[in-house]
Amino acid sequence: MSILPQEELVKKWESEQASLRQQVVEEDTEDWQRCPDFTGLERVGGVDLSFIKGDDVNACAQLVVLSYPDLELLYEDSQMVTLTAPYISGFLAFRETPYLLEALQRLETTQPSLLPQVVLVDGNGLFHYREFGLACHLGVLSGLPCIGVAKNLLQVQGVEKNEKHQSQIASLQKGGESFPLTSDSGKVLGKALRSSDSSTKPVYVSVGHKISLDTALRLTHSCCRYRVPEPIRQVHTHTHTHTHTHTHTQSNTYTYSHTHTKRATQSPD
DNA sequence: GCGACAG
DNA sequence: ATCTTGTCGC
Repeated sequence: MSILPQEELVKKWESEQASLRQQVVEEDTEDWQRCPDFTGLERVGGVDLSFIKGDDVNACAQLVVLSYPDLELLYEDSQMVTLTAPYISGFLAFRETPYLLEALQRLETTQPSLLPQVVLVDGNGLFHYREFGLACHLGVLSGLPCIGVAKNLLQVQGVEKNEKHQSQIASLQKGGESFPLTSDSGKVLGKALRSSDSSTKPVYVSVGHKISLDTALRLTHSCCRYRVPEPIRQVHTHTHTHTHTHTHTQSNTYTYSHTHTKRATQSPD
């Protein structure tokens, strides 16, 4: 095994991003995406990795699938993993994607009928230095429609967190209102969305894969009960439980009946 | 040296 | 990402 210096690693990752970037589909590809009320959409996924305070190597990889439009938990999977790649801004996908993919593949193998029709990803999609953030990366590698939802603004391609930006935020009067994040070359890379009436701080939505920005924005808003859309919010919620109650080697998957009764489909001891 | 830095 | 209880307000 050879360990590359970070500079070489970044070069290698940049070229890999440039290659995969060509496979991103920035338009709607599914029938439900064309419907005003998303008729045909029944399952929305959320993915995330979470950590414990002093440990940035061991993490909990989480996948949840919620019903749509009720946003009730249908499935969850948590798996303790050991990360290999460092976190470098702009290259988050190389750190997280392998484990998020594994979770999706476990679901595809065991309960393919529960696969999400779209995945909300904690991070950016096209709103990225090279227009290929985590949501694009996961989308291309999984083939699933993905939406990037970031909680903090990444200052890229001329988009700045300056007074103009702050005043645009202040101009958002109610949930669902948004303004574009435009690069200095004139492309709309994403939108800042006021996700609910009660939250002032927007979330930053961008295309991941196989969905248009307008559709991504509409769907994200329709998944918001609070500031953070439910698929991502619930992934966080369930992650904390498992991170502290299970051994660092198990995978735990649960399927939920329609009467909210939880039953284990797999519980390795 | 200073600021930026998704998660 | 994580550090974290109380607190102010509807």
